[in-house]
Amino acid sequence: MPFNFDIEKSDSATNARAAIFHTEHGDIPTPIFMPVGTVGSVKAVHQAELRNDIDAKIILGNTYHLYLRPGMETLVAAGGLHRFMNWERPILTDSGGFQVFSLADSRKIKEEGCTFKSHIDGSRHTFTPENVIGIQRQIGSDIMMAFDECPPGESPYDYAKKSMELTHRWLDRCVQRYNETEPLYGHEQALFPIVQGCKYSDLRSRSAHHAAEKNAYGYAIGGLAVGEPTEVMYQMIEVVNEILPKDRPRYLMGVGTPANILEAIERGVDMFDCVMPTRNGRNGMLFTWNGTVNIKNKKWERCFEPIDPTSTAEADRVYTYAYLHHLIKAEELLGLQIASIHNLTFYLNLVRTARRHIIEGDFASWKASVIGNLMRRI
RNA sequence: GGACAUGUAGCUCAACGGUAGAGCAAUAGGCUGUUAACCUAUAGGCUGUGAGUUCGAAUCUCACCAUGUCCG
Repeated sequence: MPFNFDIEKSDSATNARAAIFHTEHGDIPTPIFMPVGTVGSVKAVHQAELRNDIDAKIILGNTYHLYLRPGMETLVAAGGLHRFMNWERPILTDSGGFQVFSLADSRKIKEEGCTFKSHIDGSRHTFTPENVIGIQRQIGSDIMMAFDECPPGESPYDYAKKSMELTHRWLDRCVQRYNETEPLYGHEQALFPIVQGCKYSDLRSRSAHHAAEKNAYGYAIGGLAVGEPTEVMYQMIEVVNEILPKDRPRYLMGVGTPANILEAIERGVDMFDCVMPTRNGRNGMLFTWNGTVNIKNKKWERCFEPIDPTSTAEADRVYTYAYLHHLIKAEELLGLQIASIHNLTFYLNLVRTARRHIIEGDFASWKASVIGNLMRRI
């Protein structure tokens, strides 16, 4: 059955759980981290490494970016994004809601939808809840996201409320269009509603109730890690997860650091995505169990130890800190590849290890023992 | 040996009478549903050396040193 969420083990001491989320492109063990592949490519990582070394179970694409380039004609002619990019496992597409927020310069949000100017050629386009569902049908993602507005973290209450209510009306329209359309490529597609409400508990609560009414295959928590204090983010997750159905996956959008992810898993989140492992990797930052490394720092110049001798990724086992230091300083493309592979492998290993401890029943003590080191700078 | 040119931050160059700036390199920091192989900060120069003109010289003059090009 597509999109069944089979919970293997719920942690007794926390809200963490270990499950399998079934899709027609394969099973996703949760908690899971999903590498971001905005334009049909996880930057600097090719599919064989994603599959074998990193062992990503699902990746992201972005509706806004794919719609602008290569465009829907090409994607439909290719037979959807899976075939276009040679990725057989599940794909989740973000709806472009975040771009509505981050490309605020040239946007106009109205009841009908959002008009914006392409950052590529300046051409004008409109996204509505209806056509965003249509575009995601054409992309053929396994999990489609509702079209939402993602307001800044420090938005005042009135704006947060208005924005959330608009997102709710847009969700109603997304669900309607979802129900009246069919997949184009023979595999079922899920639609995840997105909970908004900024840092206001009452709004978050209302939004979670509104989303839960849709009886969806899964739910997303959006609008976090956008400028509000981290503690507020954790509180909002608690408020929302109290309301969202326990037997469906919960996806915390765009988060985050390894520590953020463990805290959110403890609060009952199952799915994560973030550009941090890939972007920060390209910019010379490595995540490890002992803390974060700025590989550009002079102190790595002569460190001839392998990046991680026990890693599932060959690059981690065969290349040294000193070599990666050299490659990144020299702006060699191989450096971007190694750093990206390392960080994604670490993130997938992080959630895999968390999952194992949930099943073994000692998640809370394990988390407490590792979390202090994760964000330390070394 | 001679003529001409050029000597300014590690490198490439600005500033051409009012007491030195940039890019790159260096050294750090940042990055949370990717417009990001990106952005920010810091450090680094008694302007080749010595004398002179001037209220004031990287800037004008002279000598020397170095480098380059050309001519013998």
